[in-house]
Amino acid sequence: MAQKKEYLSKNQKIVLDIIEKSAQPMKAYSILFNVQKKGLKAPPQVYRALDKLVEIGKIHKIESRNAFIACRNSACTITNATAFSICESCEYVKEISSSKLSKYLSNFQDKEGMKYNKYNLEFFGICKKCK
Amino acid sequence: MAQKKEYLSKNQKIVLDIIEKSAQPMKAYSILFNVQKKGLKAPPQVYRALDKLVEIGKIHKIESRNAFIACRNSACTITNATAFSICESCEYVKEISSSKLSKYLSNFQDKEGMKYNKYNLEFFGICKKCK
DNA sequence: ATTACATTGTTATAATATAACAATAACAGA
DNA sequence: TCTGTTATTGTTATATTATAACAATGTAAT
Repeated sequence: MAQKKEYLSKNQKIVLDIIEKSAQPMKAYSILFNVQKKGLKAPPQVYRALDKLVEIGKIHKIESRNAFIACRNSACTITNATAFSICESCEYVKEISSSKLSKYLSNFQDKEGMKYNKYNLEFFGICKKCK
Repeated sequence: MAQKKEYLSKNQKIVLDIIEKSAQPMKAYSILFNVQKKGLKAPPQVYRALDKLVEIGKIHKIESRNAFIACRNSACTITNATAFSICESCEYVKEISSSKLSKYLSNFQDKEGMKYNKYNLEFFGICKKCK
């Protein structure tokens, strides 16, 4: 994980830093606001870094929320098989790392027998605290 | 399915019609363009209809694409447990209706034993035609 | 007819994301 | 070192997606 970071560019590091410091998903423009003191002034600078970080699996996009969260899954070599639980009340998001689940989904075949090694799964519910 | 439609409002019917006629997901502003001849001139009219149609399960949102597709799953009483396959080359989208998969996911428990009856799963790959 | 409520129409604007292009940095091979 | 190549950055403008706010209209039960 640490060694991967060596290869990041300046802007990518800045953006990753701010996301990793946040326990919860961050929106692109919130990230932008937070990194303006570091010299990243315009959306493309942030979006480029986000794109790259998603690509290499350092962060994930929560599609239903248009937000980005750091990958905490140390075993997350598979950057393209993601699962999250989202609380619909407090918006708390947690990455699910279940090898059983990922195996099941990676091996899933549709009716035509097609397999997919890439997927994104978002579970919704009410978390313990909100219950 | 047909009886549900009786309860739709005028705008909801118009929007649903155009989406059902499309084999593939439609973007909100493409829908807007298509329904302008029917009198729906402004985004809120379309988004309101979309919200309602998603809520009652007549359509689904493809989150990773910001697009909307008609539900073809006749057994789709569970409007909040959705799975799709998406071709990353031609963007062809297909709803997956596998009772095995939906059972598996509906019964899935995370580490804290929490269950989720609502989820959205998007599989990515290259479809047969594009291979 | 009156109340209550959902739906509609409308304007404006917020929030999310990308195109396009010039400038600079990083780096491998001659 | 030079030089061509590629990645990264900075910048402006704009495209795309979505909602706030409020007035007007329709609908249906009492």
